[in-house]
Amino acid sequence: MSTNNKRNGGLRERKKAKTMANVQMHALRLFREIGYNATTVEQIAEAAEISPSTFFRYFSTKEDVMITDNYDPLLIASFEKQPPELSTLQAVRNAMLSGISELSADEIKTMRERNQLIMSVPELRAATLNNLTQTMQLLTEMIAKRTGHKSDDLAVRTFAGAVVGVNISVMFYCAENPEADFAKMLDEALAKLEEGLPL
Amino acid sequence: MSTNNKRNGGLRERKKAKTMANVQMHALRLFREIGYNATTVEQIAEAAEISPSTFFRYFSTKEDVMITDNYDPLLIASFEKQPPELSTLQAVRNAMLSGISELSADEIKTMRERNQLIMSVPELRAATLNNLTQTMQLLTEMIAKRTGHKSDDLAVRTFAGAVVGVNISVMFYCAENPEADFAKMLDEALAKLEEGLPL
DNA sequence: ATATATAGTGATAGTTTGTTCCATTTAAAT
DNA sequence: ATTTAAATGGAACAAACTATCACTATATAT
Repeated sequence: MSTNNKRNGGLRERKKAKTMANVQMHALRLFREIGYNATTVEQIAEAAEISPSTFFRYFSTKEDVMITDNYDPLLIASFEKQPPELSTLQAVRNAMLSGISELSADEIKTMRERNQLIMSVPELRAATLNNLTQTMQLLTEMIAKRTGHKSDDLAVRTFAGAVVGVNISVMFYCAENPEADFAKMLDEALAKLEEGLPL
Repeated sequence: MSTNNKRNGGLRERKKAKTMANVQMHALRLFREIGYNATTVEQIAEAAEISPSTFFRYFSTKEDVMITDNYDPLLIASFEKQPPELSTLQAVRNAMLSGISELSADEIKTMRERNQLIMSVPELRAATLNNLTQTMQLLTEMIAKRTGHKSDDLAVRTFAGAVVGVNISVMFYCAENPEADFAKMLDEALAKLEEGLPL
């Protein structure tokens, strides 16, 4: 490698990231304007000034353009920083919330719009839920490691399942109540889980 | 209406039910033999001796042929029969398990095969999880009714989310451990939830 | 028993998503 | 500057759906 670009900030990488974000932006706009199903990939590609084939190089399906994000690595990183004296659930709670607290007001607004769209379109909802199973498996491994259990221990699995389930219910809640603050609701819901689901 | 057929046991209804079961059977077989994605709707239709258009009259998507079931009404019926002195979670637990306990050994075997296929094919998994959100909403209403809360109460939502999440984790567990008994695992997992997720 | 209405079926053609292959352009490394 | 590797666009394609229409089988009424 010569003087300037090596691995990360190379021109190619930057251009790719920019193109991807651009495509996602146009997709979100079109989905809102004319509906998810009514929007064709061709239209998205045209709006983003790329070819349909290039669209599919960035996103393997039409759904992916709304689903793709990278919270999992952040979640792991944050979880591993949690002090060992916290309960497991406290650690998970802090980890999940710290990712959100770093977002700007603008990003939060986009996230809310995205969440509403996702929860109202069956295809997107299904893809997102499917994605959450990966998060669940990650959580499982993280918890197993922290507590010294095996990752195929039913107790660990159950724990991770409950946390992800609560997360899903909060996503629904916030989609129905647009004024609700996602982070706050998630915090309250996980607190209830810790209290043993009082009713 | 004349002498014989009225609403339920009419020839039409029976024929439809028979056709539907037949299509599902052939679909499951083909999916196992040559894989989900490699199997076309045309092949399923041919095997079941119907036309592709008829396939889509019975199942609105290819996924549906594996997903369609009717546990929700059974779940409701069973839940409403649970005595009021039980805790809410106990009532849910009994309701979920009673549906399974009525199955024959053969049906359980088919259910296990179906579960393994579903959990291993992303499309089917996504569709199933999406379906579970309906169950979650049903659970929410059932629990709200039983406990006298509103159905948009966060505590109720959280409860339902946790139960469904645990259900999902058990589905994964059983897909990975084919020898595991689904009913038993679900029972144990819900017990752990009731104990406050000990680790 | 027969006629009429209704519901299920199959055939066809069309749209859209998503894949594959190849030629062309563009960035990176020496 | 030249070579090497990656990204792109275009075109042709398979399969999942959709819509429509004519045809058949079933149910209902007289």
